[in-house]
Amino acid sequence: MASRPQNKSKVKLLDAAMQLIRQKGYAATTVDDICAAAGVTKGSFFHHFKNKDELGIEATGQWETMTEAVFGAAPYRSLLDPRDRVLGYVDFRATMLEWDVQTFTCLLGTMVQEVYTTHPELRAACNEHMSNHTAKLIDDVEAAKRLYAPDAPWSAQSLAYYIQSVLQGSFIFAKAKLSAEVAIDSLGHLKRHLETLFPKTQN
Amino acid sequence: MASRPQNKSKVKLLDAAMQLIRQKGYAATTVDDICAAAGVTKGSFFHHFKNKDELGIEATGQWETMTEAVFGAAPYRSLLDPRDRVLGYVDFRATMLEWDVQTFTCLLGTMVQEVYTTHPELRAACNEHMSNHTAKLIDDVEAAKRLYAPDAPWSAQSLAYYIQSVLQGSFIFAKAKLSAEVAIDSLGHLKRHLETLFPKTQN
DNA sequence: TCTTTTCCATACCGATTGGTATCTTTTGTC
DNA sequence: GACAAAAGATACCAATCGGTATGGAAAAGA
Repeated sequence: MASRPQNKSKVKLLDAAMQLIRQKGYAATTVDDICAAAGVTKGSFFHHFKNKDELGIEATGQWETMTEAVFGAAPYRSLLDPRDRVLGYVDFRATMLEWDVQTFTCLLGTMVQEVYTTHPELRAACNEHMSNHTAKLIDDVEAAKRLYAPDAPWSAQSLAYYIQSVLQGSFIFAKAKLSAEVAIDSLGHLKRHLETLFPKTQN
Repeated sequence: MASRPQNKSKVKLLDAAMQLIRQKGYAATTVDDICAAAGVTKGSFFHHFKNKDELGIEATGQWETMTEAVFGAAPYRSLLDPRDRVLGYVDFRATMLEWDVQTFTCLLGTMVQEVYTTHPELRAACNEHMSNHTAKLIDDVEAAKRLYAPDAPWSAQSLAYYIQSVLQGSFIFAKAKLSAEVAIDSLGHLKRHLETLFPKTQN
């Protein structure tokens, strides 16, 4: 029972990194910080990662698998009407805002702001995983548009990214104010906007 | 003519800091970096600022005075209809997106993400100046609401912050993608939304 | 002009940083 | 149990970090 599951330390390092980077940012999070939080030594760290940047990149991957699990299992995902899924996504994120600020913010949005000029591969990794997350939303928006707003002048992709932008921007103000109030109100605006974009009357 | 204007070095340090922090983030921007970019030595730096954090705080102040000058002189400011001023604000920010990514992004939004847990005074400074900028927008939104949507269920303040959130979130995606395309589309969505919130027909 | 204060440059320092070298321990495999 | 490979611990290092000490030049006040 005390057998060491393989890569247990690596997972602990990645988890600690995700948590710390979201709190302090990428540059301010040191390798020693991560090792201490994970409860392992630097020997282990540099066994699993060739340097700090590689950890950062792998952390973005770990972030996507983690969030994918959360959103994939969310109840809104099983709604039949794509319009309901889009609105359900916003609602789901609104409920997440009840958590601590440090818990509902996005690792990728936080990191990419810091590193987009200095760490090209990290920026690309953040962009890729943000795009992957958005891609699933695009599918629902696309389907909802076909049903409820087929002639709208905007693309499903642009609307999905718009939704993501509202979220990311809301996180910034939640951090600035140490409160999710503004963010919750913003998601309210967003939801009303989406409801007018996809008018139910036609149904 | 060669007389030393007072605080010329201090201004150069603040300007260099604003530029570098927007590119590399706060933690990754070193005091030496700033001095080199400003063309002065550390002796001058620590004469004007007692430490790096004080520079950061003063940089947020300098940022507000700079942006206030830009937005205060913008043509949309002199429009008579508050609705036009709100829409003009969004248009104005859209035109700014034609600049380089490093030029249109926001120092405060960038900094606060990094420091909100680790540097309380810096977070407070960012929050204050973001609030000051938003306050002017709130006035116009408030006036527009009175004229065009007096019975709307949302507050002028929440809508102004919503607009700010869209902007901040758009900046994140602009950085992630090294392109303003998504941001431009998002501002398009935002403007259409505002136009429906403040219907012109009533006029 | 003399003096005081502001401003800025040089040199330096202790602490921390990411990273390495080396060695021991654990784990899977035969 | 033997053995190779993976995993992790310890000690260490060069470079860089924010910050200090100090001295001199420029500006301002008298």
